Amino acid sequence: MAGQKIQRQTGVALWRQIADRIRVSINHGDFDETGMVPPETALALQFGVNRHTIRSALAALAQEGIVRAVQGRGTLIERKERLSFPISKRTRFSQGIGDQVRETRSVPLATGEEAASAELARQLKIKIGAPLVRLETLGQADHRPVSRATSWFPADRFGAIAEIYRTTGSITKAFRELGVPDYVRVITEITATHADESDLADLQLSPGAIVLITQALNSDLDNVPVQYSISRFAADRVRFTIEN
Amino acid sequence: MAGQKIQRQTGVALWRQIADRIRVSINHGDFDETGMVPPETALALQFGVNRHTIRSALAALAQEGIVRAVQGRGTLIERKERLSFPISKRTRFSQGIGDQVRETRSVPLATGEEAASAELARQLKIKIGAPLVRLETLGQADHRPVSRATSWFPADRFGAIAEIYRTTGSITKAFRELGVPDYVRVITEITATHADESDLADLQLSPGAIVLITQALNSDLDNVPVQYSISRFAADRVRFTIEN
DNA sequence: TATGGTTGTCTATATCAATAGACATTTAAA
DNA sequence: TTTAAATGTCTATTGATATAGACAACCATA
Repeated sequence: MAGQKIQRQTGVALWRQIADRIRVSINHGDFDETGMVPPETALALQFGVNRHTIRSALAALAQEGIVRAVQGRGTLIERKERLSFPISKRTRFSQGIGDQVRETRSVPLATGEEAASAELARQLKIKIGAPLVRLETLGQADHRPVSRATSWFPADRFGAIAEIYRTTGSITKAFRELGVPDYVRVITEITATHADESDLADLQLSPGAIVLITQALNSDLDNVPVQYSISRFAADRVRFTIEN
Repeated sequence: MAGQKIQRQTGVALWRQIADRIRVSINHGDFDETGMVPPETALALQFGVNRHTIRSALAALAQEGIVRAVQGRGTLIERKERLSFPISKRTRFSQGIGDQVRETRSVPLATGEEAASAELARQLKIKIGAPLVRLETLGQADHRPVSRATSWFPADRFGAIAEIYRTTGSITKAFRELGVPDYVRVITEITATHADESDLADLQLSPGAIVLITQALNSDLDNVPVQYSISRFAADRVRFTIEN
């Protein structure tokens, strides 16, 4: 855990800065030899803060389920992961990370119909106000939430996609049933921001966490747009990989 | 500026949360009609905080040069930008964003020689301990720092690249002089984290800001790796675009 | 079983963040 | 010129954050 100092009077509490740093170190494998975080006194010395401040940071990580303190022994690492998420023509949620976890699942959060906004109409190359199916899903890996996505589909072709998705649990399969045997990722935009309230709830994040946001367009093999989606990933659980 | 409430007792000061939210709104164009942020009293009402807390947030944004308060008139928006940064086979710093800004520049921060670590050797397909040229650069758009990058080149082929880069200001040109007429991006990995101390200094960020990190490998047309680089972008100034 | 190392809890204090209110200063518009 | 609306500044107070020290409880090991 290299030397960057933590910063005071920045509006970000010391315990939160330290919690974030320790989380990164855990994911980086810095404590793999022992499977434990260094003793509180050692961390206090290292970060130049009081032991109580370290305890606040570790309590936050324990709340996330990342560490578990055991009196008399130390603070054990419970979980660490950052899934590698390939982005390519064939980007799909489950395929890419299938070999990194035991189980991937995609569950529906909500569905609905809405008229195409100017932005959505532009992306999907349809008229403003055209009917769309909106599908909100939660992506999970080994029962831990990884991403939440909102997708829009032209309702004239895919009016039934929400229903089919609910039964199959797969957008790829739903597309297939609706006469789209294959589809490709046309463009992906990536940004990052702080987690909002919904992110905290759905992705089980702690306040101040970072989400990576992708805005993506999928088209069928005739280059007709079939799906536009905005996905929000827990940044400390994923990395994106773009291969050319 | 939609409804997510700000959160108390999370280790992130209210003024910082609010400053981040207002920055996003500005970049999103929410206040383009007036070119001004809403009055402090209105923001205080909207966020449910005291006016002084809003003033702390606006003071932070003023420090970043994003807004400028004018007594009697209001708080003017000085600058907003989020450069779109294409990632493809032909990923280069200046080309991609050249049409979005008046001037792009890449300046050297530091150079040096070092032996290849296990990780660098694996990426560049050379032997561990082989000599490398390390080049640290700062990417600027319209005189505002956008990214800082550390690149490694095999020293046997590119021992002089730092020197040539210093005179030409372009890695592409330096490659050309060294017998590499063209090169392509093989893989790009993207992660996000909080800005560290060096980021704050080099990228002129405020504490708690987010950096997008790319780890990328470039190869020549014979598929021989020529450059491995780790770049850190100010997340509120860029978006990545991947076209397939 | 004795000991050293570790986490858990308590009290006290200092500093920062946020709230509250009042009033001054500046600007734009009536 | 007047007025309303906006930012600038000040004082006072409260609550959260961080520091400091002491000691209890617990665990692994010699």
